[in-house]
Amino acid sequence: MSEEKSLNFIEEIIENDLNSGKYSSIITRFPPEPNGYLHIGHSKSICLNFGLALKYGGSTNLRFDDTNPVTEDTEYVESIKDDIKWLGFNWTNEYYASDYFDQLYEYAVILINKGLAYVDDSSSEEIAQLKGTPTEPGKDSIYRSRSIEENLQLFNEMKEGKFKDGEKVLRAKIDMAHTNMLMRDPIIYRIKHAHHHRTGDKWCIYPMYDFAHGQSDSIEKITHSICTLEFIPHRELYDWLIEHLNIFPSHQYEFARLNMTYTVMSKRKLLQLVTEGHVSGWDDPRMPTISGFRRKGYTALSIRNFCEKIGVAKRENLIDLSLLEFCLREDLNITAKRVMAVLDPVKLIITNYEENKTEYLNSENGPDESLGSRSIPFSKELWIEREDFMEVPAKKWFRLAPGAIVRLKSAYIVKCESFEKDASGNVSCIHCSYIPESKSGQDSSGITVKGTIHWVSVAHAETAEVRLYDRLFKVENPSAEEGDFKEYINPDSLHIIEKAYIEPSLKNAAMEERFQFIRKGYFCLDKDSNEDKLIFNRTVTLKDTWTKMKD
RNA sequence: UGGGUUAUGGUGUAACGGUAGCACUACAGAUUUUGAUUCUGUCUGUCUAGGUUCGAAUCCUGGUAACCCAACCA
Repeated sequence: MSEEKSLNFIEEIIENDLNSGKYSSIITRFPPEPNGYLHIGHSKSICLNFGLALKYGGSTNLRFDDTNPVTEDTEYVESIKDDIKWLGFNWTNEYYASDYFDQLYEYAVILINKGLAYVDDSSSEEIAQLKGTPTEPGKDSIYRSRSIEENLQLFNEMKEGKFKDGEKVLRAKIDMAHTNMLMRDPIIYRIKHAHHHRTGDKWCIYPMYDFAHGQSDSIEKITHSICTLEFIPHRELYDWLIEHLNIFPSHQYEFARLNMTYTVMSKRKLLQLVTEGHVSGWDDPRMPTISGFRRKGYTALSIRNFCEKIGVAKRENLIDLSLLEFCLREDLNITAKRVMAVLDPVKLIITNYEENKTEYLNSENGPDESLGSRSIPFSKELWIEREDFMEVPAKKWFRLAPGAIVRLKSAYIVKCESFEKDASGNVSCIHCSYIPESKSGQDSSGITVKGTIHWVSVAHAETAEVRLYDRLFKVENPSAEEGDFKEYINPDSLHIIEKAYIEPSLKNAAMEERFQFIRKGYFCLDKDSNEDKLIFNRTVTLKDTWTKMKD
């Protein structure tokens, strides 16, 4: 018997609804507002909504919640669709709240006719004033008692553009003393003489979120409308509107949004990072956006697995970035092609190796045989990593040092005979002798070494720019710190290596390929690359127990 | 000082009155032509005080803490 995976609370609700016959199938929706790029937090919602429909044989709509024309744009619509597809999900229908503007207007008229909505001429300050506070009840507006006829006429005039922005609003007539602030006669329509990215200039009044979302769910017959915790207080209004409009009863359920260490997740903050130039754009590889992770080299599978592992519950959480990185490495480890690249080079000369000779050595592309193998040029002069040589070796040092032996990956065992330093005291060249019988794959030397290092032949090396990324913030939870979150930006989150030496096979790297630069981490080509210049992003480092040991 | 939501190892998440489990992290060891991977093991937990019960993370009562709600944002 396989172990039964426990259900999260939403799955339990759905199974109950299905078993009780309340629904025969489910419909979910993913409802982004097109006013920014999707981030890793959205991927939790996407995986949940699409995943549920997949699991229970239902369908999922993509619905853009585009009720505020001043913040929204088609650029965002396109990026959102692109990111969802990249994540691996397909929506059943593509809808827009703006598709329902006519219907929503009719709903508002119904409410007015029932005496459940009125036009208020108060300013926003006055409305706020009369709203009261969480501990004090609000007071009725003097416009609250307008007749149905007058409300009908005024609302129509609002639609006709007779008034300026802010002059009037339409409010639901509920209860100004309600303990839930959202039920104190919420505004449901406001005037905005603004161009909408889809409806153009057809409308100058736009429904508020609360008057659009639930009804849109209802129109689409969404069975389970899943959103984040901060919408809990809205549920009462959501249900109130559905009840008084007497429309299909969609139900709202709330789960805790994803928070992750060393980053921020609010669109407002992410927008700030972009507009103030702290990052190069929404898809900067340091951003927690889906496009940022994607550009950095993350795989869709790793993000989906991550969303699966973090679970769904109602309590506030702060997930360790290391769990995401674990999911990433788990995937990349089996799919990434192993190659060699030297990021911080120092020259190694094999004193007893023939001048001008080139040997082509076979090297496996990865631990899994299906990845195949390739041949790599080897010659007398090689680039190796500067950090792989220590003039005075540390305790338990496995790598190169005066007199020490080490294997050159897929090649020979070498012994360090001497080294040179330049005028400023830096090691400039290392002289080694090699052991011809130790050739990789046909080693008859009988020598065992503790360390294996990577290398690139000087004469055959190609060059590339390599971009190394570190966490964007210095602290685990920048939003919870004192003062402005931007004070906690990590000043060293980007390190550019102008000229790294890479093995020649990398010259043919493709955009979608993933590589492991042996011992250095996982890398992929950046979109800034061109034929003359290769640029690699470090997706994530390898786990490194050695540097930890030293501390 | 109102209403709502939530409290399980360092971090997440299970256990639905009957052995507190799983994953990540951390640490230790084995293997390794990547100090990676893989494998083995270890550490750490039911917010608190009472109560009900043969038995409580779970039920009851009282505290405490965190988060959300007073945009013509979503």
